Amino acid sequence: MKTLNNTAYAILGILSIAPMSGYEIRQLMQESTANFWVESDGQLYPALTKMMAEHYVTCKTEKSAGAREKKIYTMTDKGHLALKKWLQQAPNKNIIRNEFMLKLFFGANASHETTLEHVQAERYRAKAILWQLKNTKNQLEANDKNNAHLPYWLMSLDYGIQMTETKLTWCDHVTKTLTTLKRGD
Amino acid sequence: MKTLNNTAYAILGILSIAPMSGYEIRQLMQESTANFWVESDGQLYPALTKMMAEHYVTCKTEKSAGAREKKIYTMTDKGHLALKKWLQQAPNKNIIRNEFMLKLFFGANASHETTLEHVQAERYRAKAILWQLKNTKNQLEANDKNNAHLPYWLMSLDYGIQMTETKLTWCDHVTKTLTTLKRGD
DNA sequence: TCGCACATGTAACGCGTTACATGATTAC
DNA sequence: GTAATCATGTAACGCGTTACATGTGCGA
Repeated sequence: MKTLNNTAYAILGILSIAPMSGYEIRQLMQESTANFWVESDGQLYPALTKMMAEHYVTCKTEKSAGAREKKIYTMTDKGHLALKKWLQQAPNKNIIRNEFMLKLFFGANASHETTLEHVQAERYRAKAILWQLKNTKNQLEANDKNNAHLPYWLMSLDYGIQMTETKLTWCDHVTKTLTTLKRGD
Repeated sequence: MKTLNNTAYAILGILSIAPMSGYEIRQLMQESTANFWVESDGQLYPALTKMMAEHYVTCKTEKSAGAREKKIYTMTDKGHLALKKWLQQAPNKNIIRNEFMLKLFFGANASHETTLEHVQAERYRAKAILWQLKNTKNQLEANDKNNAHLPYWLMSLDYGIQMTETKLTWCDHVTKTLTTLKRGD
């Protein structure tokens, strides 16, 4: 197994913000990159072990008062170099598998009601995501004014916001179409 | 290994349009669902074998004049029922892994030029996809007027078109932001 | 005759999730 | 006391791609 896969680069990216533990890496990913990148425990912890063995990160075990032990990982120069090199490479075409879209595409085999329900659920999820993204944007703009990462974080957020708004509009449009189809039966 | 996974459902969905060979299934997926679903050879052919063994599809070997042998798969009633049941279930949350977005998010570790190049490449790809989607839409509206699948295909296409248009707008906006950042150095 | 599109398949490998396993601290 | 959160890890399983393997028919 290769050490430097996308999981490793995602971890290095997070550690470029600040040194932290595996648990904190997961938390931060869930708060920031969740809409385009997540890692599970089963990927994260073994990856950190391997990355330490190959000196992309170092590790210090910390024990604050009244808290259990934590392994704080810090990116090494070797790790930072690897991250930079990866960033320069053109991103691979990402594999998109969207089960919702697949079901919509084959919707002629189901009832209009079924498809409508799926669309409504998608709309509901989109609204929640949009709210969360806008919230994060406000917080960042208030608290991270001098953070070098800020412009990139805002660009990522705007991508999510604009995409989600478009999805909402599309959901409304599709809802109308499906309702018309239903009446036409 | 389970026979009825998402690959199987995607195949059943395609076979709900018409009976066809494995090769034709791949081709049709590349023309229609490519933007939200693809299968590779290594998934497709073994899946078809298993689906036939469990009677979700039947198979007839065909040999047209001046062409090599083809295995034409047809969905059985059992297959159609399985497809319908699957369509009724709420779609699973799909895992989105977007390497481009990940690189943008960590852009502070690279030069503005590098990120700009990635954005320009993304914009270029988006334009190509948009052109292809609009083309397909025109063709469908002209040739498949009486196809029961048409409304669902158009909804899927519109999703792609609107999302891609939003992406283009976002790319232009980000290009401006990155150019400004560059000047600010 | 050479390369491309058609056509079907297998094997190896790595990706990624889920469930399991453990145990501490904190708040109710 | 008990549930939630913090915290780290492993094992089993299925997903999915890539490379390999093979062969036909057609057009330049």
